[in-house]
Amino acid sequence: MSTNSKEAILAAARQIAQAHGYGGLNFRDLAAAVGIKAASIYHHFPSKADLAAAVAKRYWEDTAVELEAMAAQAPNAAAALRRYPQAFRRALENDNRLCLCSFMSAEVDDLPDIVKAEVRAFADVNVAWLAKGLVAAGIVAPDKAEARARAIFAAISGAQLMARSRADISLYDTLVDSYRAAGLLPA
Amino acid sequence: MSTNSKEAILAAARQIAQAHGYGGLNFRDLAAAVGIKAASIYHHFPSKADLAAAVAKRYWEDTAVELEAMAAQAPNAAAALRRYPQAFRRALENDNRLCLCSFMSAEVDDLPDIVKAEVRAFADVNVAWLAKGLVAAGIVAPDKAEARARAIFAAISGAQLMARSRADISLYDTLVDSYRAAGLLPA
DNA sequence: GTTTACCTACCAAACGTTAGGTAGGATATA
DNA sequence: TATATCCTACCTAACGTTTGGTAGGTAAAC
Repeated sequence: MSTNSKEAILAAARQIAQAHGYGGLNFRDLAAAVGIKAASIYHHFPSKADLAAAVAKRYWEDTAVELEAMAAQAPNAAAALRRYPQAFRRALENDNRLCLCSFMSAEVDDLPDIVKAEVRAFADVNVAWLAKGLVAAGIVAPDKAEARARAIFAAISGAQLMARSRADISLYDTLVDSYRAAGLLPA
Repeated sequence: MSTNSKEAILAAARQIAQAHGYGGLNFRDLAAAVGIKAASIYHHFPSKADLAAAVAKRYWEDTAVELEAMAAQAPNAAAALRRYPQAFRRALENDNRLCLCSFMSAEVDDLPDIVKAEVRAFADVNVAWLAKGLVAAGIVAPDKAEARARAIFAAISGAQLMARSRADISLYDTLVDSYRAAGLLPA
């Protein structure tokens, strides 16, 4: 289970952090979830800050891959955009979890700098993907694409946060529908 | 400083929780901010859960008063709605803080039930005020008001969260402008 | 003389982290 | 082939610190 343990730690830490945040992530519970002892985590990661940074980095890397696959599979840019809310829906489907980086965004004041950088990278990945799609679909002019992309990202994050607080995934769907009806998202 | 101390604890706890969340709120730092000893807080609040519930309750009560004042001062319902984003802007102006209940919404899994109830009440207050204003301004039909109100609340929460993570209040303003341009918020 | 508003002095549990050790596999030397 | 050396992947046990919370005291106000 050599390299496998490192991956298992990364995966378990992500799940915990998506439910309890950086502050709520602790080595004993994490180790128990993996099936090892807390001290053994230090064989793979030098500190909690490094662990969290690795988790956040892997998180946006996975998201980038997922978004690219979504764009590739959709018949056109507009169709890909229409499926964007599904990416955020999955966290809620996964035991009412929150986007890792939404949680960590709330915790910025207590985050080590290396973690903060990865959290920002996640937002950048999403905004860049959205902006590209908005332009390709001809929904907004290139010079207004990034602003609209940020608005969509922020609104979707807020919808996920609100739905999670009520543990009601149908509320997320309703909010997304409202965004579409109001014209924020392409219908 | 009899009843004054209780108020001072409430106010300081709110400030701390808006920056560090429920988990990041601790009795020693809180006491230091008030100028008393940690054990003395127990004279005013029986437990951390009760303290946090009192803070969250006071938070939505203050918000309700503030929103009512905003509605009363504005010339009409549409004008009041237009000023809604200002309420959330103030947290960012106050040392880049987050809405107390947005932070606690992220922490739901670790929140005592009495705190959770007050966090939900905050959302209810906002949604009810927005829905009433949307109907009064003739922006949406009464049966669609609550859905739109929730969408506005969620989107504004997300904008505040994103702006805070970048410590950039102008980003909040830009996001609000984008919501207006897209048609989510009344221009 | 009881209540109010605080204090000092603790406690047990949980935190991130470190020290030191062990079992097993790979590699190198004799 | 046998043995010495090193690395990997974990372990137990403890470190100092911080956490929410408790017990009991003091001094003033009513």
